[in-house]
Amino acid sequence: MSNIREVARRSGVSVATVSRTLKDPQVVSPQTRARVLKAVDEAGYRPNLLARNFSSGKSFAVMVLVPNIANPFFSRVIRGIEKAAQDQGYSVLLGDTKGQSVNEQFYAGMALTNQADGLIQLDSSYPFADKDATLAASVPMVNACERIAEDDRYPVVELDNHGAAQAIAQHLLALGHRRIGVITGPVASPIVRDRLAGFREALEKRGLQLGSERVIEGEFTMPSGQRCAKALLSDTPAPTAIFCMNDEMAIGAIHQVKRMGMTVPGDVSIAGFDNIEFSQFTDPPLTTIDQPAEVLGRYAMETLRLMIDGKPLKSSRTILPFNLVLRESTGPYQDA
Amino acid sequence: MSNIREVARRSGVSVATVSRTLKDPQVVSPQTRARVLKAVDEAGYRPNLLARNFSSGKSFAVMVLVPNIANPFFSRVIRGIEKAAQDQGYSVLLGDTKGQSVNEQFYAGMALTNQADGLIQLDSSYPFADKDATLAASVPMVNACERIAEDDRYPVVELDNHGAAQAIAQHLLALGHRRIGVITGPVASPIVRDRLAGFREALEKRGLQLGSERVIEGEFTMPSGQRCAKALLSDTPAPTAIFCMNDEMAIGAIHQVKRMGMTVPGDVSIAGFDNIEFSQFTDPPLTTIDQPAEVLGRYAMETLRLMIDGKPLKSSRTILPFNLVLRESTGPYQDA
DNA sequence: GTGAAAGCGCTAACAG
DNA sequence: CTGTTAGCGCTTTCAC
Repeated sequence: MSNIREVARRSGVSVATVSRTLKDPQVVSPQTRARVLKAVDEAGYRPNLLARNFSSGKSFAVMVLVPNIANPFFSRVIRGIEKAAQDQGYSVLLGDTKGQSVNEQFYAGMALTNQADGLIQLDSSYPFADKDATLAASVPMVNACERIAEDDRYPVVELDNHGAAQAIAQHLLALGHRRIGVITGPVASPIVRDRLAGFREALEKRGLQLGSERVIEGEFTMPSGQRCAKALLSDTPAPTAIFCMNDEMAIGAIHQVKRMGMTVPGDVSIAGFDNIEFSQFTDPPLTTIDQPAEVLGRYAMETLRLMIDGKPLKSSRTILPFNLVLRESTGPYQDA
Repeated sequence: MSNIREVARRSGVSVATVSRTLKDPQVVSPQTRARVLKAVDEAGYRPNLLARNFSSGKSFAVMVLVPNIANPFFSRVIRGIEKAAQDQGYSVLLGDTKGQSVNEQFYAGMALTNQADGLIQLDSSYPFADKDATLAASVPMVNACERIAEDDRYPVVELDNHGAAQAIAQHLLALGHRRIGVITGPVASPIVRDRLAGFREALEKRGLQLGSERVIEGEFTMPSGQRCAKALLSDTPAPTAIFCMNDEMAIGAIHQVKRMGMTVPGDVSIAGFDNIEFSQFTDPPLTTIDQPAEVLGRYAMETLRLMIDGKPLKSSRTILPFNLVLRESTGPYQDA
């Protein structure tokens, strides 16, 4: 592995000049520049970025804490983060936490040992260990797609969850549905509460109550969607529409409806959230909320970059618009 | 940010002793150890791993090149990689290449600047730029789930693709199917060719030919599966079974069969490959090949680690067994 | 068992 | 425009 000294030797200049040639070429004379670049080429020299980063005190890496990398929605967010990171000369460290705080603490801790310059948290928990809290206070972090519960110290990039849930509710109401069930995500999550509030509000505007027997907590997984749908549909009278707070649960719910010998949307309308690619290929295709996932990721990364560089943020809360995607899993209320 | 000197000062020892206490505690006296650890605690000291890594000349990070992070099969592989990496004190840098060589070269290049100690390539292309080839020769790399075409310099961790495709063929043959179509992945991929060869071989053992009009090249995506199924089913006589080389394409194919007013498996049997979680929730649930994705990832990381440490490999080729998962998307041949 | 000191490869004052 | 030099924080001989 050749180093900067070797290049300096080969081109007969000092290491400082080599360094300058590489990072600020126009400050050295054309002749020197040519000579250095030639030597770089001949030596097969690549700067050791480990050394450069160490020298600058920064890793130029960000850690992304993702609760479940197998969730295609998060994949898209990560794509957005990665693209933005690449544009800014940063690399992306992946921390798949599976929602467990032991993993969060492990990965978040990497920012305390200078392995990452900042964190993007895609879950709703404070990722550091309590004992690290004071040290962690100086670590740049942004929350994306979620909000850390009861903690407004960190900037947030999120969807208009409240409005999106309202839109779903209005859509189902317009179709004539009155008995509507909801499969939420973990209620510890602020965005789950946002969505529930928006949904409830829309119903109440029409004079309808969302009874607690119609709200059931899932885990954002297909099996949990199936299980929750089963529970909701066992009630009498059963709901004629179910809003699921992500597409995976909606897929599980559709599966369950069919298993019970009913049809979607004939007997039960199902709506999802996220617009993952699979939602176009379910049978029937899923009515859902499209989230601008890549954009969420990009904004998160750009915001984090500002924090890392100590620049002021325009806003500590960025709320992106949703898009209601109407497909065939929702249909008019049918008199039983 | 406190450093090792600060801890040395606080505990009245030299920096060398602090360093030793942290990485090899039993070599310092108990009293000193206690004093140092106390000072570490009081100073809120965390070793700067950027410095440690620089000093040791290693990044303790591996770069994972993944063609499509939105593919849930790769998510599972990455999970396996990450878990193994964590166990070994390594971190995982993510490089979502989208199958484009410009991205591969960018991310692979990070190993040339000491930002990663090694590479795991999940695609079938040689990821370095041609001009970097000589430098790259010394970069540890392992191929997982795929093989770099015409390049046996790198160890491979893969499935028994040949056998798996044979098993699918035998299953379809046993159900009475004789006109069978295949939707492949990109034919540049060696594993696609392995699967095709295995499939063809199984047919030929029964005296059947796999005509080229029954083989069509997809892109491992749902839309391509749909498109290819449409093409295959427009032929007369149409195939009564289709083997898709991944689950996404199978999902697209099922979608298309239904669109054409036919049923699965009544009119057409569909089989997939990978056993992604969604394949349990399709309608009907998908017959497919289960790949031990996490294990593939773990082995890849463990193999890479051996290479990084300059240790000998037991084998340059690890082939893992598949598992045929029978569900309801395949059924007996029905006379038309 | 502990300390002094060199050095990892690069950057960035500071001189010239 | 270019060279000298002092670090960045840690590890690691080498002495004692």
